[in-house]
Formats: sequence, C-alpha cells, structure tokens
Amino acid sequence: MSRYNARVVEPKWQKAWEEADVFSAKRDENRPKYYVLEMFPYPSGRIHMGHVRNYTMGDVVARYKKATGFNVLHPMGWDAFGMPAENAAMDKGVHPGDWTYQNISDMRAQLKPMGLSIDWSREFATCDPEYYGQQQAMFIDMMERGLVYRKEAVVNWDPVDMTVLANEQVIDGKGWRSGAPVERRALTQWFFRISDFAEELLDALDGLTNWPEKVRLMQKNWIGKSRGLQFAFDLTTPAAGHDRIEVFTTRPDTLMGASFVGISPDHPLARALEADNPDIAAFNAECRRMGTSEADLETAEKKGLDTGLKVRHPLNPDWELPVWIANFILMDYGTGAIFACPAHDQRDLDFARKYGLPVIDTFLALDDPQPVTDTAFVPPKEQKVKWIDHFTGLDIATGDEAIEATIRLAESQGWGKGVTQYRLRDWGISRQRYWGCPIPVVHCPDCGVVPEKKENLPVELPRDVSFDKPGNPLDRHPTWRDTPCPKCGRPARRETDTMDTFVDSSWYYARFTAPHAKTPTVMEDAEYWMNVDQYIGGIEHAILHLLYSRFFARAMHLTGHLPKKAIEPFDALFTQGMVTHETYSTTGPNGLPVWHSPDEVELRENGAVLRATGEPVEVGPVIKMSKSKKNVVDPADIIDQYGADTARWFVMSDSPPERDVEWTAAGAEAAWKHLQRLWRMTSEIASADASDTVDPALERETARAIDAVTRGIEDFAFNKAVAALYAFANAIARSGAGAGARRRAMLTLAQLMQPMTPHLAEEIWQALGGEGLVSQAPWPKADASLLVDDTVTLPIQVNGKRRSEIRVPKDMSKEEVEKLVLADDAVIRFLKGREPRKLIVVPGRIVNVVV
RNA sequence: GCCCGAGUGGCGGAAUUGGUAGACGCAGCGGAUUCAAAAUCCGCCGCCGCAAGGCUUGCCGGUUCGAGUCCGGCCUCGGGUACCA
Repeated sequence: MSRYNARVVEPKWQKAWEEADVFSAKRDENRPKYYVLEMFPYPSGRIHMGHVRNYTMGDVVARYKKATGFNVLHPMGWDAFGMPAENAAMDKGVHPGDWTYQNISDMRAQLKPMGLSIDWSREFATCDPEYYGQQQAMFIDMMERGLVYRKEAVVNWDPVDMTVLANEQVIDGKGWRSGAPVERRALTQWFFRISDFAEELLDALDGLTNWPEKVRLMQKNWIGKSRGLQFAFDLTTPAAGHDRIEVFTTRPDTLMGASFVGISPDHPLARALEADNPDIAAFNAECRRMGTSEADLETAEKKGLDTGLKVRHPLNPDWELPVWIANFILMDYGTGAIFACPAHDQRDLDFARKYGLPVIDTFLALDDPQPVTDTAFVPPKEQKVKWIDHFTGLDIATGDEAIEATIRLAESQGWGKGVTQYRLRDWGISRQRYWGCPIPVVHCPDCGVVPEKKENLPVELPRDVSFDKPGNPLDRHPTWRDTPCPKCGRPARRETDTMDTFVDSSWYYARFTAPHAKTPTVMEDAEYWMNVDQYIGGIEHAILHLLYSRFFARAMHLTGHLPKKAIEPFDALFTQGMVTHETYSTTGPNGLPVWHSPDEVELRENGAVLRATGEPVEVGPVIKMSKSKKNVVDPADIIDQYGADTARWFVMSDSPPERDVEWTAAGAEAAWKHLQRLWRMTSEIASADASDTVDPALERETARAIDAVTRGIEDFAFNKAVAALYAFANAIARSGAGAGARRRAMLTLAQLMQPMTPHLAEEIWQALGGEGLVSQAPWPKADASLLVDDTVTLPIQVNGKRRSEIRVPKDMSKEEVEKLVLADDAVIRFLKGREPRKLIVVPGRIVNVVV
C-alpha cells in the first residue's frame, strides 16, 4: 500500500485543473452566476495563516457552488498601494514599485500551491497604471457630478521630519521616527461627499439581511444619526468678531442644567482669540500638540481654559454662563461648540468638578431621587424621570418626550430649531505620499483647479523618486509637477496628493467583472456578475472599508459605471476570525522580552525550551499571529511539510469560522493523520473483493453526511461540516458492508470533502473509478427517506433534572406518552407516592414532571 | 473614553435556537499488534464521591415546568475609533 504523498499528488491535480481550464469564469447568460470574493491581500511578501483561512473559506464556497451548478466567479488581486512600500524604500533603499511587484510575485508563488479554484486570468494589482488610471477617470466623473470637494482638515504633523504622519505612526503623541511631539496642522485636502449619503447608507442597512447583525449595528452607530436642537448663545459683549456661539445638543431638555459653554480649540472663535490673548494661544497650542485620533482625544486628560467671555442663557437673559475652551470638543462634530450639563453627562461632570463649575440637576430618578454627586445621572432616554421645574411644564416624562417638547418650544419661540445630525464625516482622501493613486487634477494660476483630460490618463507616478528625505517625493520631483493646464495650456502644476488606499479597495470587486477593459467597468459584465454573492473577510473591516465600498458603488452608479442593482455591492457578508498562536519569550539582557518563533521552541511536558540551547521559555498568551511577537507559522512551511490539503483541512476544522482559531502543531499533525487514514481506507477498498453486501446503516450514514456537510457549508459552519466528515469516515471504516457499497460511500466522501481538500478528493475519486474530475462532479443529493427516524428517545425530567428516558414512536400521542412516563421506574422512585403537580410533554423533544 | 463582539471539560469546540450540556477532534489513560519502537487498530475519558448522589457553560441576580440559550448588573479578553491595511 502506498503512502499518500501530497508533494507529488497536489501539483499533479493543480496541473490537471489548469489543463482542463476548470476555474476560468466566462459570462454565460443561460447559467446562474455566483460571485465569491475574499478581501484581497496586501502584498507584504509572505502569505500568512489568516490568508490561508480566508481563501480556503472562499474556496470551499466557490467549489461547492460550482458543484451545485452555478457559473462561479472567484478572482484574486492585490491591494498594492500603501505605506509599507515607502517604509521599505526608506529602510532598504528599494523602489516601492519594485518592492511591491516582487512581493506580489512571491505571494502568488506561495498562494498557487494551495490549489484554490481561482480564475487567475483576472488578476490585477491596484498599483497597475491600467487600474489606477480607471480610478482617476472615475474621480474626474465624480468631480463633475459634485461628489468631490476640497476643504481644510487637520493632519498629524511631525515638526522635525517636516512630514505628515499616519495615526499609527504617532506613538504616545510623538513621531515614530523623529520622536518629536506631533502637532495638529490644517491642510487643504480632497474629500468625497459621503455624508450626503448618510441617510441612504443608514436606511439601506435594513436590506442587508445576509450581513452579520453586528456589522450593520456598527455601521449604524458609526453613521450616528441623532436628532437635537441647534441654537446660539449670545455673547454678552462681542469678541474677536463673534457675537454668538452656535451649539448643537442632543439633550436640549437639560438646558436649565447648563453650567458653561465649551468650544473646541479649533473653533473659529478660539483661534480668533489667540491673537491678543497669550494664555489662550498657549492653551490652544498645547491642545494641538497631540495626535488626531479619536481614541487619543477621548482618553486624554480633560483640560480646559476659561476664556473670560460670557454668554446669555437663551431662557433667562439675566443668567450668564462662562465660555471655556476644552480639549475634548471635536471641531468635526456638530458646530464645534457645546453647552455642558454636568449633572447628566459624566465627562461634563468630571470637567465641572475639576474646575469648580456648578452642577445643576434638571431631573431625578423616580425610585431614588438623589441629587448628583460624583456620578452623573444618565438614564436611557426612554425612561421616565421626575423633572425639576421644567421650562416646558413637564413633570414626569421620558427624556425623549422632554427633548421633543423643548424643540417644539424653541421653534415656536424662534430661538432654535430641531436638526438631524450625523456623526459620519466626509471622507478625506488626500495623502501626502508617493505610493498611491495620483489625484488627477492640475492647479493653474489662471484657471484654478482643473481636472486632467481623460485622454491624458493615467497620470502615472514618476519612476525616478528619492526617499532619502522625509515628505512627499512628488512634491520635490523636478519635472513631474510641471504640466500644462488642461484648459488653457499655460504652465501649471499637478496636484501632488495621492488617494487614500481605501479608494483602491472600494471598487476592485467591480473591476474583477471586466479586469482588462479600457473603461472602469463594462456594463454587460457588471450587469451579469454583480453583485458579489458572498464576500468574506476580517471583522476589522466592518466599518471603514465596507462603508466606503457601499458609498463608492453608489457614486459609480451615479457616474454610469455600475447598474442600479449594484449600489449595495455585497449581497452576503461573512466576517472571519483571526489565526492566533501561543507566544514564546525569554528575558533579554536589558530585561525586555525576547520573542521566539514556534520553530525555535520545543514543547515538553514540563514546559517549553529553546531547541538550540535548552533554555527555558515562557509560554505567553495566545494572540493574533504577528511578526513583532514572532508567533507566526509560515503556511509555506506547513504546505511543504504536509501539503495544502492538511493546511486547508486544519483551518476549516474545530473553530467556527467567525471565531479566532489557534494554530497548534498537534492540530496540524492530527489533520495530516486523518487524511492519511482516508487514503489507507481508499487503498483497502480499491484492492478488496467486489462483494456488494449492502449495509443499511451505512446508507443512512451516507445520507446524513450529505445532509450535514451541505448544511455546514451553506451556513458557514465549516467546523461542523468537518465533524460530519469525520463521523462519516468512522462509519465507513466500521461498516460491515461489502467493498462495492463502501466504494460508493467513499466516492460520496470524496465529493463531500472536495471543497476542503480537493487534491486528496481527486486522488480518491480516481483510485475508486470516479468519472472525470471530482472538481467537476455535481454535488451529491441525500436520500430524504433515510434522514427520518420513526422512533425517538424522550428524556424524562423530574423538576427540570434528567432522570430517565423512554424510546417511543415519533408520533405517539401526548396521552400515551404520559401513561408511559408515569409508569417509568425512575419517575415512580422520584415521585415517592406523590401526585405530579404538572406534566409537560413536548412531543418529540422532552417530558418534564413537576412535583 | 465611545461603538461592536467573545467567554462551555486539560485543549479546540457541539448543543435541532428555551428542551438529554460536552457531538466531532486533540491531548491523556488502558489494551491489541511488534523482538522493540514508530505507525495502526480497539476501549475509557467534565469535576467531587466507594456508592447513592451532588456539582458544572466567566461572575452575581432575575424570568420560566425547564436557561449555555432570554432579561438586568458586573469581570476579562478581542476588533474598530475616520492617515495601518
């Protein structure tokens, strides 16, 4: 009997698939299509286990859908622009383009041995000029459609390197290379008007019924629709050209609890006051000495400065409130100014206590009417509370009712109006970096901002750039910037900002439907292949990437690049968990941990040691595989050692796909053993006498396996499909059926495992005389009559605890079941002669005797 | 800080969605085979207890004949937080 040698078998079948052109997708109006897409990878240079898991899941779906008769589109590409290429250029002196294309070539070589059913003829990278040129064409269309504009926005500025930093490059408020405290600096930047679509993007979430509820909820909260009141506080004396401060509040009902008015350090008034107030200038400068990320802003120590200005309360002109500048007020949300109500907002309360500002209760709890001390009283808006002398005359009412009453009052008295506000901000796409899609506009001294002519697209990145100094190489390129104005032809300068890489990934799914077209998309192809029937990727993309894509598909429709039906591009979404691994560390001479990769470590019964030196190793928590902690297992090594099927089988086993999976060497070994066992069984069956004794139990197990595996794949419960395949293999191994019957069962097993382990499935299929390729065989159907049992086991509980069970015909009447139950020994024992108080019979499920 | 998740034997997990908690797999233990080992095959395997029985789904409380599942309050870990992708 030959051992199964994946190293020989896997390339053989991959070649066979390629020669038979099994996976290329061709438009065929007569066949139903199915578009499976996994989020395309960033070409870091190595595939990691997360990729293996993601692409195996997609492949299982693609192969299964193909077997059930669909014309499947399953493409692959590269999300190839981004900062790591520029970092490599700075660190290693390589060109970002060379680095990226080399990585793509390396990763493709690592991916191909996985045996994925991908149509490689559709492959592209977002850094291909053919791709980003089409993106530029759409940008111009969107400009003309009014979906694009420019405005000032703040960035992280490294004052030493004189460069813009990404949020991730700001560590504890300092630049990651220079170590200098970063500053917030305003630049004129390009924006997409995504906020115009806030209401529509929110409403349409309800239609995404095949998306995880959690993702829809996260998007809903991100869009953040809220109703509130907009009104102004009049300054007692005008200052720096301002006579009032506009505020937006979602809690106008608490207006009598106002204790101060707060404005953002970036508020126009705050900026205007800097000119002749050094204290304010210093305070604002201090506030700007921090990163721009919301997490940083929100977790920073709350600080404020009294401007000395006063405003009048709108409900009582004699009541004057101080105006403070506070570092936690965002200029991007609402009007950049608030009124603070410390009694009913914890952050305002902390601030008020810190600076000795008044705390005024406006309502009290009905059950425990205590005034606020250290904890703000913030009940849900639906909860009824007792109002203290409310200006609308309410006494006991909910927050919602009080808010509406306040808005009505303000509108009738004319001092404020009810407005709907969204948290969602417009999408800033300007990046002051080289390795991205150039924004195709020209700045002309005479004509202003002019889009490039479409026939001049793509605006290609210049090849000759240097990364020896920080900052955007496009800015200091000697000739690339100089270009004639597309309108008047006189000398002008190109825009040097490139686009956010999220733009690239907001339409690649559409490009896959016509990847080599001379236009962004081709209507007939988009019409046939869109939408993506199943999209699969990490939960980390739940908000930004998916929301941007939803917006971009709408924008593409408005500019004639996608049909109406594609404005929600992803019909179904699945978010997978991460691949994790234990961490191993020793302590270095400086007291800091030194991390070790799993292949440097030997696991022994009494602990882990370094293979090389025998030094004991600390086994740390199981976390996401990452280079910095060295807890990575290279899929290439696993594929080399065990074969792709083992890696695929392992990542589909055990852990539910939406949850994190921990890679363990033992698990990989076990997967390999199981596949070896299947091959032994196949060899045994192939060489056995062809007796055809039928085993009814095996027939039933076959039907059950087909049913369970089908449901497992349909429901994205691959771990359950795998468990059913284990059970089926055990059933075949134990069956007393003749070789003919077991051969049939084994062929069914090959079909059922084909989506997960396609190479071994082909080998088994061939060894047992299956016709053609199992990758092209139709999906097996379960004999429904074998799936039903006519008797069931009914557990009997006494007071909710299982005490006994009876086996009864499935359709036995309640009365008969009750009789049997009361005659049951265990029940009699537990009743001890007492009458049952109640007897609950759930037909076909359970019986509960209540004593 | 805010938004969204997750938590079940030694381990990964299953549980027909309110009805037998622990399917399937790993590890472990016992046996068979072998000169021996590896590999393989068979069996056992939540915890406490000799047993009867009791306990058990992160913690506390509630609803219910019945809760891993529903409700309220916590704890821990993870994802996102708009320039990481």
